[in-house]
Amino acid sequence: MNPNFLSDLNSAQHQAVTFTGGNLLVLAGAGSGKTRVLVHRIAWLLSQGASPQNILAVTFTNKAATQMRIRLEQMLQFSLASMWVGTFHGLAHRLLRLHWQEAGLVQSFQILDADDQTRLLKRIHKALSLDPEKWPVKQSQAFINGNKEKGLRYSEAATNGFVDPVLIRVYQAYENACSSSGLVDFAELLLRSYELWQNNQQLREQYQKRFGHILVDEFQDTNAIQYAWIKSVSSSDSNLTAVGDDDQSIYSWRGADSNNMQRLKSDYANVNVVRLEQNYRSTATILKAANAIITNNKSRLGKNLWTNCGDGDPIILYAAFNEIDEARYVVDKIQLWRKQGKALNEAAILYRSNAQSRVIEEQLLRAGIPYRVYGGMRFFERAEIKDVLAYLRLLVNRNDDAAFERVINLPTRGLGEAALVLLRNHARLHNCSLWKAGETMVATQQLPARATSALSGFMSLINDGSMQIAKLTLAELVQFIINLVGLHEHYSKPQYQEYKQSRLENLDELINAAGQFSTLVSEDDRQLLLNAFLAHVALEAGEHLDKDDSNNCVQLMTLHAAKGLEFSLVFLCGMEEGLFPHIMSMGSKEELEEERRLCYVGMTRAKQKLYMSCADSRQLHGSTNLRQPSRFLREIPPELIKSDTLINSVKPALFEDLSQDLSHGQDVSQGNDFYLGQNVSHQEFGEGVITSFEGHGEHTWVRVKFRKVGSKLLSPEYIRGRVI
DNA sequence: GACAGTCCTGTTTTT
DNA sequence: CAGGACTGTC
Repeated sequence: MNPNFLSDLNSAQHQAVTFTGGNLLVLAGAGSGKTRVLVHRIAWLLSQGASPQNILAVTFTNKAATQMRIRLEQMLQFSLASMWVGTFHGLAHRLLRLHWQEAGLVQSFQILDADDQTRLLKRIHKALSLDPEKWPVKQSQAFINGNKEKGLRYSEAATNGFVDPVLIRVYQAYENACSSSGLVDFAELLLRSYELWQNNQQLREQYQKRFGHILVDEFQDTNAIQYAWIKSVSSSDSNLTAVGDDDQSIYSWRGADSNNMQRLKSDYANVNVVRLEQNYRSTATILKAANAIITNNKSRLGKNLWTNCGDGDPIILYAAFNEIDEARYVVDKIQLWRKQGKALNEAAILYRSNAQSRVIEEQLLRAGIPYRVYGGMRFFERAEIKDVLAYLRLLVNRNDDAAFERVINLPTRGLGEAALVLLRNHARLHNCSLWKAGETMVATQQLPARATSALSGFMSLINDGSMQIAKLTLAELVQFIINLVGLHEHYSKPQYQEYKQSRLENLDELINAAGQFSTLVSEDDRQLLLNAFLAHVALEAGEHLDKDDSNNCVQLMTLHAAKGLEFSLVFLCGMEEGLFPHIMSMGSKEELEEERRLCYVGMTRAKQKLYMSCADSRQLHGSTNLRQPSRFLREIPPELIKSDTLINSVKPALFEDLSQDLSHGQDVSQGNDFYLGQNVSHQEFGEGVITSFEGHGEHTWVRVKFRKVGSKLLSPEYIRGRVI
């Protein structure tokens, strides 16, 4: 290692990296070199004699964990294999695989992802005959996950305040189903491994002793169970380093509690605090604007981010006429950026919700600009992929009812709802899995003749497959299953024609992924390798397709997904009331403050140029509606903003506060672009004002309220704009 | 039992 | 607009 690796740190960073007094809380503002401090600190600890296996480094996302690994590998010469670096969920899973017996699990336990969980709960609701109107599955799901995140089992869930007994019953039934199927959901990974430590003093002490240095990234995002998990592996001799920024806490809807940062001070002895307040990322203008916004939040620890960078360009605001116009504007600016010879992957388009990406994608496609969308439907969440994975899960564990239900009739083999009802009843009666129920019912001929033969065919298919595990490589096994089951034929059926191509490609990609995975994991036991692969795909649902990461693509993602990243050029789209802040998060002060933090996170991703845009009207859920610009826009000091828009006459109040400073850009209403509230004239009907747009694209109609003849719906070609 | 067609409703962020 | 629930036909 370069002995001078500390020389490029500022004094606060240096202090954090080389701290020796026990526990440390690093308050690290956006762009203040947080990851750098963590990585350097680990390197420094190793240089001071700590062994890699003494270190536990926890991050929140897979992306951050990978990043940390890569940076460490660059700095150090030796292997990191014995160092525990990963996400909370990944590490908890690792622990449970090592101690499955003590944790009361079966060795072949599998991870239940959110989608599997929904399906399972749906079945449970049905079994309990719950009226879906009165008892939505989503509610149960939130209830169960919320309680697990607080560390509460169903027996404890009722203890604080009134809880409807129905929810407790669902929770209980769900727990039973999971444990009899050998399934563990995301929250369960943490809760179960926490309980493992709590109930097993010897094991706990073993790990406490091992992990002399515990480092936690994004500490503001920890929830109760994650906090307890960390606490339980900490001893009085451990050294905890927690890094976080309360202004970037954006996951409270998932149980995260940034108060955990303060809680440290009372739960741990002698917590030293280091503040990183120098920002190395953004221009002063961007930073000032972001600071101005976040200052409106009441509940914050408070800090003062500053920078040495120059002012840079003003933030550019564009009020589009609709979402298509907004997308076109963004694409125009990206083309300009490209013409200047700048890298496309330094440009990011950020939005509040995934649904917003489609319109932008269309415009990028039309302009021939390569792009990459993060999030949305991920690779391992695709139906055809999950189908194959369900087969693999059954090979590993016949009692996996969730997998069983998924593929019992895929491709259709005459085992529909009626047969399943019989199986489920038998399974419930005898308290066994669907597979076992099937075995019994086939043997004792308790099913109609047709179903019996279909079911025994299905079961021998699975049995045949599982004999191959030891013989084939992982990739060969996946291929084998696809062939055995006849998935190519299945997806080639006429009703799937539309997606056939991409589905078959995805199946090939899965074979590919399986092959790659085997080369990455050193596991000789094929059974364990398959287990590891299944866990891998559940925990990292698809960012693995990063093979073209070096590609020069524009990056599209939600604001949440952008946390921790930085780009030279950033677009924040859909800055509208109801969209951002989101309508579902406008109900309380707390939610609104979280939206504001999200805005802060988004803005501070930008290094040089920041564009923010909103639309006058937007098509949402099938209908077009009028929008108001986001309150966040008004919280930015006007002198930091330049408008690229002709001021909209119908909504002068929008930019009231900014108006003196808005430079009147070029008229964007030239050509066919009209805007709401525009004064127009018509040969026959006279003068009027545009009140709405209907339809979209080439088929946009304009509703005009005429002074004399009232409201009319017209094709835009018959009206003329009059610039006032 | 399978499947196609119709009606209806609910809209966020993710390990 | 899309996905899910429900209905009717083969």
